[in-house]
Amino acid sequence: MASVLSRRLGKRSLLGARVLGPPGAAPPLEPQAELLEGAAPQPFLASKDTSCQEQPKELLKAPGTSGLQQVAFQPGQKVCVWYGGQECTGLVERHSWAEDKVTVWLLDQKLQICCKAEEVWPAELQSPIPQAPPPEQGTQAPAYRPVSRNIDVPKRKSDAVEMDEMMAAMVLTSLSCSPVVQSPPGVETNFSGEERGPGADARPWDQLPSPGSVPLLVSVFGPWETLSSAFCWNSVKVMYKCLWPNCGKVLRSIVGIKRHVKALHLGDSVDSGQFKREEDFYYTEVQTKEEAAAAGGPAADPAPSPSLTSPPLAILPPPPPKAQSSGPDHPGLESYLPSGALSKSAPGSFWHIQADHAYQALPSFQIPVSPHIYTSISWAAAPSTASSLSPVRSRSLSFSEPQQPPPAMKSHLIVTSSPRAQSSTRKARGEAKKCRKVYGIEHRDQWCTACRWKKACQRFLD
DNA sequence: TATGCCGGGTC
DNA sequence: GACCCGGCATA
Ligand SMILES: [Zn+2]
Repeated sequence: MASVLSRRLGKRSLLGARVLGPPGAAPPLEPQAELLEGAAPQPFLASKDTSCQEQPKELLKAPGTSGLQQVAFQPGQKVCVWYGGQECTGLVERHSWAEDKVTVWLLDQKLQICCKAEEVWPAELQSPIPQAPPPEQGTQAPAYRPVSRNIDVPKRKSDAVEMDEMMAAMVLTSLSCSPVVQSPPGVETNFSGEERGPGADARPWDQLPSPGSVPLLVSVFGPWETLSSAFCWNSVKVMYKCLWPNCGKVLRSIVGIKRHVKALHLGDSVDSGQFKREEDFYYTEVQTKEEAAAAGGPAADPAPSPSLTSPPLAILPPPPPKAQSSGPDHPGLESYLPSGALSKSAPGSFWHIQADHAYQALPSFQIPVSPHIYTSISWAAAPSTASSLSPVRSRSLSFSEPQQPPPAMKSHLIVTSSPRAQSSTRKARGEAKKCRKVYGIEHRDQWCTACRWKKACQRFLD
């Protein structure tokens, strides 16, 4: 049992598992405004000090440089501005023509932001860009941006562009590395990454979404988010966070978190049947930047899935370079943890459904841990050529964790070195309790499909 | 002996 | 492909 436990733990990982808040609930990433508030040094803002001064002289020459309406905003004028992905109303504090920037006091947010004049329009007008809030001030200048502007563009772009390029590179890197990444609902891209081995056993009961068909879920959140996640690659510290609703306690050790979950949430009475090791389901690994407490990458692998805890086989073709691990949970994300995603129902019954669906060739094995958090898992049958002997079913998670020697590998080694040599293709029986044992023969209808068919259990993986 | 599941069969 | 089951290996 302990070994099973360790296997489970060994499988837990965040890498590649991206946890996203829904678009609506995403913490608004408004670098500009935040920076402005926090007075963090930034090129853009550094130059702002002077740029946002009143420069009445400019009033005469600025208008007309582009085909767009250049409105002179008067201090105190009520305007609308895109902020946080929505249209906000505010009052003009300053309008700098030199920089073409307007300092606006947002009424709703009660904060001051400095943004480009294009992004501001009089409150009585329609939004100039109704459906496209100015994204991060990056590579894409809004179409309406005056192109002949020669005052500020280069200055504050250089860094931003550099950043964007870095971000793009990182995103691409992570995409190319990660078999499956996450995406906000609605954005899915197919890609074919890792393939089932040519010799892969294509039995229906093993039929897990071949990565080729797994909808690639790409995070198209803000580059900032991606970037921050990517940065979390470096010097991250692994912590364990309690997923119990409204808890979110973070501990440094697995033991600690398990004890916490067990003691506080499960009440030590978990020892029977499927609820054994239930505490495993209620914590997740989070990675925290060593230096920064508030790392932003949303992430979590909250998946209370046995798959998570099942060992990644080392025989996967090119070991999928881990997708960028997501950073620690976004501070704000904690509050997104739904109350009840996990708690109410026993994990078993919860992903019971998921697993069965996966078994029945659901293309994507996603474990909705919450309406906002998904963990994607891709499966692949290990090519029988890869494992020297047996066509061991292998499961590749789109993420992995501090690579411990995959337990399955261990068992595999044991098998191969065993005197008996296990020459047959039969794999050693797992030690985990399977549906049959868990539910009993009388509840056969609760078994996973595989068990019902007398195939390798898909729900309780070894 | 109970369990897990491979291999093969039927529909 | 879904489903069933004989029979073997293993705990
Ligand atoms: Zn099962």
